[in-house]
Amino acid sequence: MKYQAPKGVSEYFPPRSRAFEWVRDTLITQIKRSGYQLLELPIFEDTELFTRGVGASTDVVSKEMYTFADRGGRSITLRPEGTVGALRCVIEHGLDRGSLPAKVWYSGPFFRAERPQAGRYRQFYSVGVEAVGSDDPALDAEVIAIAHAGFRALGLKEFRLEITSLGDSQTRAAHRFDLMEYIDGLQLDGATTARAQLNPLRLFDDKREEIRALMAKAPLILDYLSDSSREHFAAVQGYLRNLGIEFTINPRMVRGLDYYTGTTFEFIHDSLGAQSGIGGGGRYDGLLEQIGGQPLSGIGFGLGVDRALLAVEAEGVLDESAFCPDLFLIPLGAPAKARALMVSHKLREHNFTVEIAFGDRQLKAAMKAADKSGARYVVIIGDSELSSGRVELKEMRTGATTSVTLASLVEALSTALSNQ
RNA sequence: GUGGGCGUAGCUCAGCUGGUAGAGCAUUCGGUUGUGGUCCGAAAUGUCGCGGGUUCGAGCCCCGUCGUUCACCCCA
Repeated sequence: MKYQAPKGVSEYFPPRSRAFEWVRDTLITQIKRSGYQLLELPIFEDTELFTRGVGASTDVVSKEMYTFADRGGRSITLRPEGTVGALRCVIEHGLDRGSLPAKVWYSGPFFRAERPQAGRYRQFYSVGVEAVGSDDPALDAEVIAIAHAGFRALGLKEFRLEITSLGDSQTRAAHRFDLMEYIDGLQLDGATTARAQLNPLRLFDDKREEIRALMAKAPLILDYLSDSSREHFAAVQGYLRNLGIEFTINPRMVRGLDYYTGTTFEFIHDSLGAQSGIGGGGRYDGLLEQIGGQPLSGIGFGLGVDRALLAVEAEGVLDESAFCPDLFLIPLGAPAKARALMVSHKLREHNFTVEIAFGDRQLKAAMKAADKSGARYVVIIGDSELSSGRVELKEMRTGATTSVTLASLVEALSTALSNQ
């Protein structure tokens, strides 16, 4: 095999691509129901946008970006995440100067130069939302509820929601000071110390038991929340309870991007291996200003389409029949083929999904193809059907047939499908 | 970037202590006239990842390399 896809990319092809499409579109449908509007964004941006927005000290920026010089010598980076690009667009086109909050969504590929692993790809797909210009805790609850509704709409049951609050900048500074002091008192190896210096919160996320034990008594940011942050977080929790959305508070939650403040959340699915996060997000108080916008707060999330698909497959909740054609047409002979094309054209105008058997194959082979397509009904058109104007509408599951006229096929199929 | 597993037909894999490749599924055709699913029969498909080495002889042993996968790191 001479060519293959670049290392670690997720690509989708039949039959799995239809499940991928369904997962993505289902998530998007939930988002649109809350009035979020589409942002169709570039997948590359000026490198500086990410270094300033995401934070130069993050792993994502420091070692996982696909960065290159374009022909004009500009430093360009394939987007490793969606929020800063979306906010750049919001700011550039003044959406933050209209009615607030500005609510937008986007979807597409993202790129990180990581070592591939189960559920982790160098090109992966997300759908995300951003709501800019309101610090109402009800907005936090709505954003979380949208993601929750999306996963429920996929039929998922075995996922968890974890939330926490990272507080405001004063909260974070005070906590960081004490946390650093605590960590300084620990015996850590060089690499771990270096990680701690970059972002001390990272140690909360360490998978090694000995580190977990050492961190068990570390100061937690929730204990440092300012009054306003605590009230905000309490309000968010209250709204979520009212909505019947279950969650646990994880005071040790760590996000990989530096811009999060206040409410922060993650959706976790436990049957996906090491990469268990299927979505996450949070509030970002200084980010807009950081990349040249107004001092407005915002909140958003990113949902992993690849991982959501893996979760759907792990739970076995995919309904394959939803993707199958309504009707499979089998023409026998040249005149029948011409007629079949016309019939299929008309049926498709009435929103039916119709396939035709191509290639002059024998009836038996065509029937096998119809069976494999999963079509609910089959119609054979041959010389006798052309002369009589009547066809047998065959239901594949039961084998039952109904005699109908070719002219009334639209109505007959409509009736048959609605009776199921 | 670090570590482990694995690279044999389109897919999943078997292949003994080295003797020039096999199964199941999938594909196509057939089991007499225009009806699928089950069953039966047949056909087609491989530079055994690549390069080197050892050997009379390598899918199997050795070295290298690439790919892939899982985990660490990190995250969707």
